[in-house]
Amino acid sequence: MEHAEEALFRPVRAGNAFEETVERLMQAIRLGVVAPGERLPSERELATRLGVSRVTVREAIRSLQENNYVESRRGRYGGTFVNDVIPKSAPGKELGDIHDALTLRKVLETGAAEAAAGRSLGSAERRGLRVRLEEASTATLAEYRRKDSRLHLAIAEATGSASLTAAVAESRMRVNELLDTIPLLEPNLAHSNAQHEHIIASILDGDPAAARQAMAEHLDGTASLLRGFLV
Amino acid sequence: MEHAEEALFRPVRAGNAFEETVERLMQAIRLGVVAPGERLPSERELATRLGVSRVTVREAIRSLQENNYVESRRGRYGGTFVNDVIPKSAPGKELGDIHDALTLRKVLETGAAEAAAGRSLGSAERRGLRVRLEEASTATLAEYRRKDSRLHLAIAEATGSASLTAAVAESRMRVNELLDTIPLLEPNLAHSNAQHEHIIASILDGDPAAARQAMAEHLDGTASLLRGFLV
DNA sequence: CGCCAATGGCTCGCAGACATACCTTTGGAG
DNA sequence: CTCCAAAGGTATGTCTGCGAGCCATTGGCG
Repeated sequence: MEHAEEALFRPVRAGNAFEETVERLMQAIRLGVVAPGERLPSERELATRLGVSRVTVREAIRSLQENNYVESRRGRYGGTFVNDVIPKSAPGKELGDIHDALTLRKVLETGAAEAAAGRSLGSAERRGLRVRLEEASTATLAEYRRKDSRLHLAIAEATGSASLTAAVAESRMRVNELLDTIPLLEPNLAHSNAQHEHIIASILDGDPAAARQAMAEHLDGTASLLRGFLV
Repeated sequence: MEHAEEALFRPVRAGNAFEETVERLMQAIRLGVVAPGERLPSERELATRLGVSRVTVREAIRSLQENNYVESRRGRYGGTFVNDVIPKSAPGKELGDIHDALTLRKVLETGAAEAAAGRSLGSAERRGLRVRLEEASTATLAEYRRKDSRLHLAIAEATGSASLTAAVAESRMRVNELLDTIPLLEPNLAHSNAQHEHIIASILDGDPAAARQAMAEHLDGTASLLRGFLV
């Protein structure tokens, strides 16, 4: 019953500033918001936007460098660039987390699809969705996870709710970590692309029920797969 | 387009530890998780569960005392007790936040209702839902907001997803803050109670679609009201 | 009646994070 | 060729928050 208390009296800070900052940068990289070869915002800009000191940003970046996620170059037009090869993590997840993560993901992403379909989207937003769809459909197996995340984030953005977008990003990060623990996952790209097209078409058509339905089917694939592998 | 970056590069900490702690305790009080007259967990226990030092917990409690939310008594069987009269806040919200908050709430709460209906609930969970429903249905106008929140949190708990419950709690807190800026909001209790019964019945019947639909209708009332008042 | 357990009240030193300033490197603009 | 803007690299003093310990108060139990 009173596990509402557990939710409300959970730790106020997920970790220290350094760990939180690393986590954010990792999200940006793993979700493909900053693609391999691209540059992260400058240290000073990151410090401002993340609300931490530049010292902390630098420590976080150093940690990423040591794990070969990024490289930094000095001088004007320098910066910190995302590497092509991204090492894998193998944390070993709690099994109880799976239901939690998948439940939250389904709620957020089907809700986002429905909400996006229920809005009157501007031409820029419509174009953005089509571009992301195209990117995902032409992705190689290696790129798939990242391009997929970018498409799903674009859908969340199309709701116009920043906090919903943030929640989707965090949720995807959690699920991706779970997926990373399954080494031999080869998604059926053709099938997934067809589902993506269906989702985006429903959103662009302004059909919320269809968008929700399509997203639910899309998510169920990885969900049952994860449940099967990890339970 | 790239406001996925805005989501990912948002500040890593919402505020300092003190402010976050105050916020949490306020949530627990305003959402009725700890009712007037009841005792908060001890300072030592709060410090452990919130992941902050006892000094910080004490500063937060002192702040609540000064604003007359709680009173502390020393000695064994002492503690910090929630006051009956709870002062109002008048922060003055950003208008742009409304869409954001309402979009997220709808996604989370309709999704939670659907997910709860899709689970096989234990007898304890089913009883808990009925108890909360009964409490809400017999609430006076003064108690309504709190009892309503407890019922909605119970629905989120019934999904078995702790992070979904936490997200719903935070979302409700945001929306309640918005509702607080409308002084003369008198909810139609009879109407709301009927909707609650419909939602809970659908969940207990194991009808996800009906539960979602009922929750959506329930939320639309306050949503349109808020949009009307604050836009 | 006295003990004592559990609570809130208080203090002090340490570690982490911060703000700020300055240095070094780099490549384009003039 | 020189200058300089913009980026990463470094150093320092301050302050917040934490941990740990102790004190003060209270009310039930023996």
